[in-house]
Amino acid sequence: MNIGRPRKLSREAILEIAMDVFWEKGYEATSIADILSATGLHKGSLYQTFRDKKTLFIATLDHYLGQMYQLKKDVMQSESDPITGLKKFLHEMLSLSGSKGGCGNKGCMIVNTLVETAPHDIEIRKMLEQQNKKFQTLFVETLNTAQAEDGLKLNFPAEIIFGLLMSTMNGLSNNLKNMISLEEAHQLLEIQLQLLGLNN
Amino acid sequence: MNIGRPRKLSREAILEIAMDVFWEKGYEATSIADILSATGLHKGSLYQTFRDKKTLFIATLDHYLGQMYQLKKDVMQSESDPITGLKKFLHEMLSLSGSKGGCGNKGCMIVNTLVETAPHDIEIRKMLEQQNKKFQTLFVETLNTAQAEDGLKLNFPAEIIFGLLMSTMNGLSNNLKNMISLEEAHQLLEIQLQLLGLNN
DNA sequence: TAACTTTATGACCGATCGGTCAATTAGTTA
DNA sequence: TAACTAATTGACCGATCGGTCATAAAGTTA
Repeated sequence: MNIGRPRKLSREAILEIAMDVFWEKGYEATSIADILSATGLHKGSLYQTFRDKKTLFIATLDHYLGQMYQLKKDVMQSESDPITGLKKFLHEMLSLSGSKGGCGNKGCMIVNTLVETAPHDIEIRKMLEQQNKKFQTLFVETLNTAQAEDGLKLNFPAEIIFGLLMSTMNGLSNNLKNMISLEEAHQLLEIQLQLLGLNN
Repeated sequence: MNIGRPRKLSREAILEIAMDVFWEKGYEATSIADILSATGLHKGSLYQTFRDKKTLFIATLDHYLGQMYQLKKDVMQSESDPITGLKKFLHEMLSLSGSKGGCGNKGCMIVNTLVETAPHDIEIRKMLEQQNKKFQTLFVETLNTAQAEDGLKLNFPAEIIFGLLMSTMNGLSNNLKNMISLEEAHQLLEIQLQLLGLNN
C-alpha cells in the first residue's frame, strides 16, 4: 500500500497549521501565500488536497469544532458532576481563547468567524448555527436534569441562562484578544457563573 | 468664497456612506471599488479627500465613535438619574447593533473592528483602548457616586461590573449579527442588569 | 470674458490575489 | 530494473487589489 510519492504533510498536519493561521489572522486577511509559507508547501500541493481557499477554511473550522467537541467530551468525562463539567469546559475554552498569536491573543475561532465571515457566507453561518444549537441542547438538558434530579435551583429558564452565558463567553473571547488578561477573563466568568446560580 | 469646483459629496457625506460599508462588510472584505460604487465617486476624487484605505477606515471609525459619543450625551441629558441614563444608552447601543445589513444585522462597529482589525493594527487598537478607558472611567465614576450619594448597593466593585457588562454587551452585539433577535438581546441585557443589581 | 482654483474623471500602474497545469520527482509494486 | 502512481514543483494565468496622475470640467473672482 501507500502507492505513489509520499506526502510531505498529512491532511491533518496541513489543517492544523492552516487553522492556526486563519485563527489568528481571520479569513480575508489570510492569503494562500501565508499558508504556503507556514506549511512550507507549494501551491500545487495545497490545491491538490483542498479545492480552493474557502474549502480549506471550512475544513480548518471543522477541525476546530472537532477539537472543541473532543475537549468537551474529555472534560465532561473527567467530572462526575455534569454541571461542574460544563463550567470547567467553559474555563478551558477561555484558556484556549487566550492562546497567544503574533500580537495579543487569538480569541475563539468560532467567535472570530461569527463576526468576520459568517454574516456574508451562508454555508459557514449554517455550520455555526448548527453547532450552537447542538451545544444549547446539551446545555439545557444538563441544567434541566440537574434541576429535576439533583435539586438544583435556577432563577431563570435554562435557555435564558444559556443565552446569557454564551453572550458572556462570546464577549470575553473578544476582549481577551486585546483588552483584558486571561486571569481577568477567568475571574469574570466565575462571577457570571455565580450570578447565574451555577456555583454550587 | 467657496472657490473652485464644488464637490459632489462633502467629507461628512462620504464618511457616512463609507462607514456603512465598512461597518457591514469589515475592513478586509471591503474594496475601494465597493466604496466608489456606494458613493458614486471616482477613484481620484476619493483619494483626494482620504490618503489611503486605512486612513479612510480610521476616519469612518472615528465618525462612528463620534456618533456613539453624541448618543451617550443625548441619552444622559434626557434622564435625570445617571444610572437610568447609562442603562438606556446600553439599550440604544444594542438597537444600533441590530440595524440591518445585507444579510443579518451589522453588529457594533467597534466590536467588529476589535475582532477583525485591531489585533493586527496598533493604531486602531490604541484608538479602541483609549475609547474603552474613557467609557470605563465615566461608568465607574457614575456608579461610585450613585453608591456614595444615592444609596445604591453594589455587590461587586464598579470595575468588575463594568467588565462583566461590557463583555455581555460585546457578546450580544456579536450574536445579534446572526444568532439572536433584537428582542432577545434586549431581554438578555435587562436580565444581566438585574443580576448586577442595576435595576432599581 | 479671462484668469484662477478646486474637484471630477478614468486611463493607467505594479503588486498581489486565488487558482491552473504540465513536467518532475519519489516512492511502491512486479 | 521497469512500470506505475501519487505528490512536488514553479511557471503561468486573468482578475482584482490599492494607489497615481494628467486632463477635463465647474465653479468663483476680477
